[in-house]
Amino acid sequence: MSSAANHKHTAILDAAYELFGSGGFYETKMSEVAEHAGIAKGTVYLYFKSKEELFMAVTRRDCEGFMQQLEHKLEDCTAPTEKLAVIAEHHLMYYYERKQHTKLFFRAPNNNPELVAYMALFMEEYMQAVVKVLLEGGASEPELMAQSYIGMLDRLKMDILFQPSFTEEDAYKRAKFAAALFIHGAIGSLNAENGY
Amino acid sequence: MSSAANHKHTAILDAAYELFGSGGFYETKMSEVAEHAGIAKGTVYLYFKSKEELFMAVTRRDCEGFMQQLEHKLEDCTAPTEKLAVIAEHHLMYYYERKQHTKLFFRAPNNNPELVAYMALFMEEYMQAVVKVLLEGGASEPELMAQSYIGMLDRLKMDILFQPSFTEEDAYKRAKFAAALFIHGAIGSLNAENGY
Amino acid sequence: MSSAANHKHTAILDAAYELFGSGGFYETKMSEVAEHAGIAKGTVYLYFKSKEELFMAVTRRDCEGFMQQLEHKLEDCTAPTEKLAVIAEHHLMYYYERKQHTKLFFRAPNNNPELVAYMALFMEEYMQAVVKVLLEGGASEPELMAQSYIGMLDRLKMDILFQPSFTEEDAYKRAKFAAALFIHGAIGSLNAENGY
Amino acid sequence: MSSAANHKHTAILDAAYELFGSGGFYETKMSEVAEHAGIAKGTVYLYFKSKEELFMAVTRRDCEGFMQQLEHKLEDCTAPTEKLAVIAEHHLMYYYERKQHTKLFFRAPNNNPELVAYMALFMEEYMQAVVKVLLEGGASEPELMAQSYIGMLDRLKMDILFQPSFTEEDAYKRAKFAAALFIHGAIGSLNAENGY
DNA sequence: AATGAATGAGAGTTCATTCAT
DNA sequence: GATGAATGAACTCTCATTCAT
Repeated sequence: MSSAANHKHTAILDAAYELFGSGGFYETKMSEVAEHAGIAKGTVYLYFKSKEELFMAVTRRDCEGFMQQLEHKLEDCTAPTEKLAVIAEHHLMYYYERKQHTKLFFRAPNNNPELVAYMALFMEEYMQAVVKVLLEGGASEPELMAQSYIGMLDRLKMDILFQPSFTEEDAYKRAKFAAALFIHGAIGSLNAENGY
Repeated sequence: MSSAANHKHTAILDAAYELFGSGGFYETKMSEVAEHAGIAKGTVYLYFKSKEELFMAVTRRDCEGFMQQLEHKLEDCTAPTEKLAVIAEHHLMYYYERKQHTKLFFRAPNNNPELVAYMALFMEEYMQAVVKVLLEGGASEPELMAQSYIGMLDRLKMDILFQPSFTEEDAYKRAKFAAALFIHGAIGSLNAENGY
Repeated sequence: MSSAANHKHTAILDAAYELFGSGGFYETKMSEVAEHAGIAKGTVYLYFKSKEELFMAVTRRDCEGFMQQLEHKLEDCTAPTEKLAVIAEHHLMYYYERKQHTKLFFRAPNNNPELVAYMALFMEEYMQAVVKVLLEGGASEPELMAQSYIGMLDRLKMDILFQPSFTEEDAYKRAKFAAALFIHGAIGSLNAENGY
Repeated sequence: MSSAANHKHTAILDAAYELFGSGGFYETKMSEVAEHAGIAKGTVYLYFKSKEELFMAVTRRDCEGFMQQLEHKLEDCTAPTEKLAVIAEHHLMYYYERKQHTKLFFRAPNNNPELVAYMALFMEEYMQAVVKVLLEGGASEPELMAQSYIGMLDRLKMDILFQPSFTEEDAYKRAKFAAALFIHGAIGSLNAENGY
């Protein structure tokens, strides 16, 4: 792929990421994507053979970026607890930085087996990265624990979507909170006298 | 509303729940809903003024059912830990029993402020129910803790979607796992010698 | 089918016959068909599920009309020679009367197996009708003879397409000519002294 | 035109003949023609200014080849009956040898006056070649007779298209059959006692 | 109240043609 | 001369919604 073609490929992915992310699959028109990318409608089809394939490509690039950045950050630390903190911060901050694009995962085309398969693969990969950290800590049931941790983080990130006032500060705070809660449990902050 | 009208209203909601749930908003046709409900296409519009409003009604009924059943179950127990266990079990089992309808929350119409507002309301309400339990236990930061717990449960339920082999047994197991993890934290099951 | 629906069905077929006939399959737009039929674009699809199916229906109706009229005319005569004359006249006049629609057979959608199969069926049926007449006359190789006769007629009709000045008179004359030529052969009118 | 250019011109015509012949005008893409010819899409337009003109050129070359071969074959014989036999054999064999390309004449672009005019011209030329033979035999109405003969041959060739099992043998047999039928008429093989 | 035939805006996609390189 | 990336007009078909019956 020539440099110009590569540039256009990227421009389309960027435009599609922007629009699919903020409007979802169904409410984004290919003509809008083209317009956003500064090219003609037909040109999009030179790079992606259908709307679904474009969505797949956008999703794949986003997920891969998420994983790569995470793995890179994990290389820099050693203690499992530290790693868990890094995971939490990465999860929260990644979405905080992309808060305009929260519909990418939400409003995907249904009934597209390839996409469903890819999403399952991504979830598995993410989970395994967490599992690996937990195994270093000697956890039993590491998969369920990993799922739980990811779930916590995912929910704590939700308010980014719903609260316009959500700040970067909030994101950091929640990341720390999640790591602490996950490690020590609610009992750490619950009043033991109340029956725990 | 007469009994006959009420019956039709319900039939439409049931059909729409079935179809929106399994196919998502965009891939469900109003004509299919009508057919499923055993009535004519135009009749749907006598009860719901648009596809979006129908979706809203379906969502609302489902969320209300979820909350009502939860509150009813919570009435029967007293200890906060027990209540947390009930919440976990309710969350997992509710979705297990409705595993054919997992797309209801996933593939909703975008850019519908009313729906977004309602979903936020539901999340708030669910969260407050958990908060109330946590406050009984004297938790600090009960809202973040509630969100975290719900997030754990939500992720642990995901495999219902992706693993056809997921059993009722699995659902129960995960509910117990989540409650324990939430209360005692990962440290309970992590090898303390590994640096925790 | 209600009378109104039946009327619309016919109106669409008529419009499609007109347009496919004069412009061919590819150069006829569904929107034009709708406009010609005095209805909305979407309505066409309530009666025919695709452009190809509409074309099939038009073709089928035309071919069936051709065959039915032919069989009806053949009932009225007994001698094989008379029947051959009737066939010739029917062939020429049928197309003369529909001279605006000559592209129906010519410019059909390619690669549509169903249409190809139907056309083969029609040709077979037409041929068999001629074969039947020839067998009454005791012909050997009746199928090749039938094909030949039909071919003669079909070519003699061509000028209807290309000569704007072609008259009804011409059509009758050619029908008679064809029948005579087919029965007696060229030798009847060729100068025997020239080597025949 | 340089030799290289001439070669490319021919390569395009060959590719177009192949594709128009097997797929028809509308279902053949210029990009396919280019690919088949082993050149770039844009290059086709250096040699033919539009798809229609390319189709015209293909048609013209095919028709001219048909006529030239025919005239050449006719030079070798003297008796009109022999010439008629040669014509029949040429017609059948020409299409038999090109049976993959039967859609060239069938699925031409509509509403192209130039093409329509050319086809009329070709038919006229072919007819006149037959007329010439018939006049040597002293025929009256030689034009209608020529048309009839050509029509017979054209129809007898049709099965090449529809019967995959059609053999070269069949083609020869039909050629002989057509010549005999044309000269002696059906009466030669019909049972005279049946009323002829 | 109930129907379902009719509507028509609007979507995704194709492909002949152009033109800067 | 040769290329092939880019264009954008034009197509078929869908489906939420309406309204005369």
